Amino acid sequence: MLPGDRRSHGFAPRQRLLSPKDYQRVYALRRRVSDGFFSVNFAPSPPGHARLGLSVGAKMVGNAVSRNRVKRTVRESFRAHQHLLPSVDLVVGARAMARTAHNARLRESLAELWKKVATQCAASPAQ
RNA sequence: CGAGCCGGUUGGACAGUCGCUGCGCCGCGAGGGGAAACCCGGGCGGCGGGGAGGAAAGUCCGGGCUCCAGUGGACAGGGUGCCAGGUAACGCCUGGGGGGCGCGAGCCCACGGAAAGUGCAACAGAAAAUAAACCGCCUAAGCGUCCUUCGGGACGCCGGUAAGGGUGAAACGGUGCGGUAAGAGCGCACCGCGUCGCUGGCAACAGUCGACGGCACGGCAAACCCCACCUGGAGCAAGGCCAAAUAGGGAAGUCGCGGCGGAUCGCAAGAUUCGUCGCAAGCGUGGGUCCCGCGUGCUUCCGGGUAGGCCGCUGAAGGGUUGCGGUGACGUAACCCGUAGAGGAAUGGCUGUCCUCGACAGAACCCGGCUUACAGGCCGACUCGCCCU
Repeated sequence: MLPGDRRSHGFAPRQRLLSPKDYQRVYALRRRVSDGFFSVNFAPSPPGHARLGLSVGAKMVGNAVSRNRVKRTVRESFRAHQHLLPSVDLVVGARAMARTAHNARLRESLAELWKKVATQCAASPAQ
């Protein structure tokens, strides 16, 4: 079973970025799309399917309840859109505006960002 | 009914749908073990049931647990500080005492020692602690100046005085009477205070009690300090187990390894040997040979240990009901329930319906407290005021 079809709406541990090395690898490529709520760094994924990492700091987003809310929203959106994404590792960083925005607004923002990532990867010979 | 006060409790509901997680059961199954039967089984799928808080928070105390240290103690350092009880323990809780606030229900208080010593007190004020004379009051013996109706008078110095004024957070008991030059516990009465006794109380402490003392002993100990009691250190990234790859350590074995070609033996696989090429690290007494030692390479094993994995990890000094003991905290017996265990970190997203439109806020080894944050809702006890009966 490929993670891309049957489990296209799940979110398993293999779809998470786990180690600091992975994060550094993604940041090192310096490919990024962003808006006022999030910045998304991305890099080709060695395992061959999309993976997600989160960077939600207390400095930007506030207390634990607020950080949990943002992280859950990002994961949920990734889960729903992963079938549209190429094989990339993504690191989503939350910005200060995300703290006060409604979930619906965050979801709109993330959907746009996923599209940008997909089109940039399709256009890029590096992928 | 209004106002208040104390305690407890709750912390949107329901449905559909898509996810996450660990548990149980079932199925598939990479692979592993075994002679076999069969067993184990990463992972994947399905079903079922569980899945944040009263503060999960601050990390301020107390304990459990773990490792380290430690004969016993003493000191230092730290903590606590009215008394008694509760508790595993506490800086917590309960009851009591004392002081303060409130009409009251109630609330608040680091509440041991200032006659062991050292020290501090801004500004103001004369003076801030072996008291003190700024204004004032008194005095006229002495000295000085002035006035004089020659009797004396006024002022200053000297002297007496803490009753009055003024300053201050605080000024060395209060009121009254006597007393005095004016005053003063100087004397007296009452109040207050201290010491001793008696009585009540386990005690803190209290007393309409008695005797003695004219009254001394101002404040600050969240200043040093003294006294009494408590106290080893670090923390789940504690700590324990399994354990790759690479490098390094130890032990044993081996001294060349590989390619090509030839010869001998053999049915063959292959073995022995010679030549040559490539790689290699050889050294010890000048050379050769043998032995030995060191070293290199290779093989096997061992221990430490990294990544990684597993355990610790949730049954808790657990909760509820009832009975009994206790003023109470709490204890105890029976019965019932047994309640998240993640690990870059789950406990959620979306849609719809409803209402009183939803606060503060997210477990990270576990408990007991304290403190702080918080929209509201509900229950109970009590107090004050008004009205009705």
